[in-house]
Amino acid sequence: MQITRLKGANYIIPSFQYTNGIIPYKLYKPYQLYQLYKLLFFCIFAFYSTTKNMQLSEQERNRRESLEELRKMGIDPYPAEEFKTNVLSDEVLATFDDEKKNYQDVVMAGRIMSRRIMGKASFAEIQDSAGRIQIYVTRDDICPGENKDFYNVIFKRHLDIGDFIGVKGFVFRTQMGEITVHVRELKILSKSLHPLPVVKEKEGKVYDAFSDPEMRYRQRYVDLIVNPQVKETFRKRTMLIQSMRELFNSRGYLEVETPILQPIPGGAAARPFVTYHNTLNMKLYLRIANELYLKKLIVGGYEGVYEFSKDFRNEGMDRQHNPEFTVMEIYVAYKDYNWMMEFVEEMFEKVALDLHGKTLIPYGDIEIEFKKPYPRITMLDAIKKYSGYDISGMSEDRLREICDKLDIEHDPSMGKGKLIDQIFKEKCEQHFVQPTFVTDYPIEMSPLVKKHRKNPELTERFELIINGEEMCNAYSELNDPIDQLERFKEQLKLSEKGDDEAMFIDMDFVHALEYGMPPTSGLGVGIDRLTMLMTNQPSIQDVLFFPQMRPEGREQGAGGREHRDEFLELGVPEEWIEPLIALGYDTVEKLKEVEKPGKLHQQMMGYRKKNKLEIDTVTLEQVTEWLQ
RNA sequence: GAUUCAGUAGCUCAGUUGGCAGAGCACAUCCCUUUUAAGGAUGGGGUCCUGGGUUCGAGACCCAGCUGGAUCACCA
Repeated sequence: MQITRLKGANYIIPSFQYTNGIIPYKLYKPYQLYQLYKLLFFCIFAFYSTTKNMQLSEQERNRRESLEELRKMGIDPYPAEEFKTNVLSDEVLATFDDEKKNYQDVVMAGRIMSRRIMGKASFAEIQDSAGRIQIYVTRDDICPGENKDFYNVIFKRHLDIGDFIGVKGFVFRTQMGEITVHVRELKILSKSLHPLPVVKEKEGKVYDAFSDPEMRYRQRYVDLIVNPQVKETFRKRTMLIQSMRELFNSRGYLEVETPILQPIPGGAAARPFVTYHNTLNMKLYLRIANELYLKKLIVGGYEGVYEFSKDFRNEGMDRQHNPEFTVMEIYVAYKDYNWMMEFVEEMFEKVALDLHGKTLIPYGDIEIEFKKPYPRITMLDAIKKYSGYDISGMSEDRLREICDKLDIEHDPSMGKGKLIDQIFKEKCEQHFVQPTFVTDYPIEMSPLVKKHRKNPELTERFELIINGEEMCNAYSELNDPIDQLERFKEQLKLSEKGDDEAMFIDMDFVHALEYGMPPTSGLGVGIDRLTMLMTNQPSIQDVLFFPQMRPEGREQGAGGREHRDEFLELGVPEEWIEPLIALGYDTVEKLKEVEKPGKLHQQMMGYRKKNKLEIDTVTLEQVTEWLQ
């Protein structure tokens, strides 16, 4: 065997000829290689698409046939060039005037969402990014000449609900009073091969809504197409973030980015995701909070820094929790938690006004008033009020007794802080429906917070509770490096006790504090939960485009793919392998279990007919041979 | 992780004591020049989530599994 390298050739791949024991290698330049690979991928795709074709429903086959027909008629169903529109549907619907006769030359584009064909004239609705508008198409307008194929064949037969089209024409009002675009020219912009759910609406009542949560979350694009209110929810989510960003920027605070891959997952109490870096040969964690990094930037001298950050926590999933979620954290130098409470009031009021134009927002069966100021209550007062016990200064053992009396679960791994937290969550939290600041948390559950200026057992921390849920968490940040190290050590003891959410010690953070951090107040806001509240959505999945879901467990004939060669060895034509798998014979063994060749043969022919496959038939003799 | 409910046509859903797999919309064919979820007529379309079991017979009953929802636990 011999390989010669020719001048100018960069890559060597073998050609499949064999002569005299020498394998001649043909030499290709990169561009030629690219062409070859393109061909290879095309073949794989073609094979994939034909095999896929066999499992299509009738409606999907119809659309693929239409696609081919369009191509045969010289129409590109996926044209490349720009289609320049000059107006969106909502503007036309809002400002069309019968007297003024405006919009006499509109160009619009969108997806066909409904169609009613009546002889030479048709009505359809197209949906663009702003909404839906009716269009009116007549045969003689879009086919000015003798040939009426564009209307009779292309528009009536080969266009479907879901296709993107572009139209040029003028706006008028039908006899029924609906503002409509009279189409003079129509262009196909993109053919849709999969039928959409058809949702219909009359006088606010929705028929046949696409409502299965599993399908809505897995195929969010379909959800967005057919459920316009979903689009609006996500638009509000973006507005909410913009509204907050505006406030921060107007104060001169700097938006920053900090690492998601962290060697120490610090700044919160939660179980992290673990990953691995090959070059560094070490574990890295996906961040559970960005607090410590942002405070390092305050040490660095910025007045205020903030970040909208994706955090990752390896905990349970339900309608309030997704493994990845968004938090906004902001740190401002020379401020304390009292200042921060006022800042939060201002921020929430602004967000409510920017999104709704008012501060009283409906949520489920209740209404929430975001007008500032919000009431404040200390945690110990809250517990006294709702449980009847004054727990200030109590020992851990006394707290356990209280928990028993109140019928609250606890275990030995829980320290004083967690016990108090537990009592609060069980007995108090649900009572705070309207925005309420709960302040002055016990020191044991707040390792990053400055001690209270009046009571060393407490800290200068608050949470904003709305509808029984924590929306914000903020402190006067601890900036005493010696105290900070002690608190971390306490956390370490908790972790040895079995609390797997207790914090790690980040020595670099302590080191940063040793250089000196100005007095600082920090705040974290759960953006997903705030969005739920502000858009009146019951679950976090409704405010995340792509919530985490279990992968679908379809095996997709995986066994069959591996056993493809065995089928070939048996003499089964390649094009018949997929149909056999579809019929349930995904291994050669299963095939051989068939007792009567006639039965199998009939099944195969039946499948071919039913699915209108254009592949060669096999004879009963062939089938008999396979089974022997 | 526990409990519970659900999974039937492209979509929304019926399906009686266990007895031929159904409706509306969508789709196809034909008729019709302005319909307001739905103009008229006719027709095609199913792995009843998967795998076992009971039975002469299972979409339905039993067991196991998959996926999702709800509630609880953990967490924000």
